[in-house]
Amino acid sequence: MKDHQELLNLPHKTIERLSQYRRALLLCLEDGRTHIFSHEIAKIQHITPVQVRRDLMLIGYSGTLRKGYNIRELIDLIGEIIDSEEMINVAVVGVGNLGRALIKYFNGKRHKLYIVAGFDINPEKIGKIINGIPCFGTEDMDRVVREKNIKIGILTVPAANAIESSKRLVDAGIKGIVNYTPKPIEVPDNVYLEEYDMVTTLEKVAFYVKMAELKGEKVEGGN
Amino acid sequence: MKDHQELLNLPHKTIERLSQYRRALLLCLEDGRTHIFSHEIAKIQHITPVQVRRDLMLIGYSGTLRKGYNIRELIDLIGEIIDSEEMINVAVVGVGNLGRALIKYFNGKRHKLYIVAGFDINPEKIGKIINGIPCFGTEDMDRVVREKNIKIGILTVPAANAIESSKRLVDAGIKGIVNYTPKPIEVPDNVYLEEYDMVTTLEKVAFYVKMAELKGEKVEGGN
DNA sequence: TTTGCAATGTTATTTACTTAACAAAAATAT
DNA sequence: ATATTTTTGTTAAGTAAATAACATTGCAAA
Repeated sequence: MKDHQELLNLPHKTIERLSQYRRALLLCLEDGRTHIFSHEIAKIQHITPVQVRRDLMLIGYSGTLRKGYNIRELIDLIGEIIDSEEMINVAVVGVGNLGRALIKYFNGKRHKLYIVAGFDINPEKIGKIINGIPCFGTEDMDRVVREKNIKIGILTVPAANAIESSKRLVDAGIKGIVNYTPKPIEVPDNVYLEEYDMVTTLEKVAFYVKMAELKGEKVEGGN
Repeated sequence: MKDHQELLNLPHKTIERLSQYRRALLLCLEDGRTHIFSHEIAKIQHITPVQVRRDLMLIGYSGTLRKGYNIRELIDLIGEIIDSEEMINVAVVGVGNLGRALIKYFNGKRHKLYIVAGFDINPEKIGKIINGIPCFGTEDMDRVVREKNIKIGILTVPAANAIESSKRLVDAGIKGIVNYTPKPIEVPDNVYLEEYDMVTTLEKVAFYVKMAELKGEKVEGGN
């Protein structure tokens, strides 16, 4: 298998796509297929076949010339690369609509990733089992994160609580954070941070929709 | 102001960052500030001051040398660029946890974007007002999208319904789709599509967390 | 007044990523 | 047998994005 440094040299975008390839491959496997061509994967992911082949080249996987790639093998190889050996435990901080959506959405889907705890400040939620996972008060974060060996925290609290919650996570020794609040947070270098704001995505789509409409008008006006 | 083609030539990443700059600037404005330096914006967004200045150069905004950028002016200029003249109406398809989270999260935050309708197949939701917006059955999508002049659809249905829902949106004449389901969809060229999968993000974070741990172990082992 | 400083604005360079080009291989058709 | 087709795997070229380098400006302090 590829060594540590080779894996780190993989482009970040390739890592993302590997996750997406696996998602698509798992669906194909469910359909009873055993092999798939690069152009088929490409179609699903809205990218080019070359990109797919290049990514697979980078991870050292070879297909067969007329049958394409063995789906089962490829899924396993992607797992070897992006998954950990042991389970990685995840916590959701903020068990509102978004937090609950994530819990439902993740658990049971992946072998090596599991949401094992939720945190909230709402006394009605604390102590309850919500969507199958126990909910704790944020004041217990330090203890629970250590006890359950939680490595990653997903921030789904209201923006006003983002900073405080992220600090608690960091103090509890978390290693990675996904921040879904619209408030950018700061973390030490040893914590991997990914931020995503749905408003930005929507505004971007709105921008290109607007531009397409203006273009349409202009073209029509030109005729 | 910049013309149509100039706006389209802006890098996609710049468009995203403009949205994020505005988000940050609005918070600064609430704090009563009037001016901000590029390095302050940069710090909030975890990027470099040069990047900020370059983006602002691209949109033709100039700050003052010792005071930095006028927050109010910059917010307005970003609005002129990324917002539409008239309101853009948005629909959420799938009023589950994620859909409701989005509704709460968006509405009232932006002048030019508003979620005006939800669609669901659950009879208990149809006809109700959920988080302030009316919920319709998916069979009414065509009518409602046209009546309410809805331009953008946000897909938050279960993966199994993603394809069907996206087809309905397209048939209803939608111009842009944000797909939050884990099932990639296909749309015609004239529909702008943005897909985001939370599992991919989590797996990516898990990968880099794993790599950091392996690195840590290696370093320790080397000592 | 002039020197230094801290900021902006812009061009040049570098890096990261994608796409294109094409050789090689294996199955199939001629 | 030989040519054709289809697909992979890899190197080369091209794009897009980020960073670096640096000129410029205007205020403040000496």
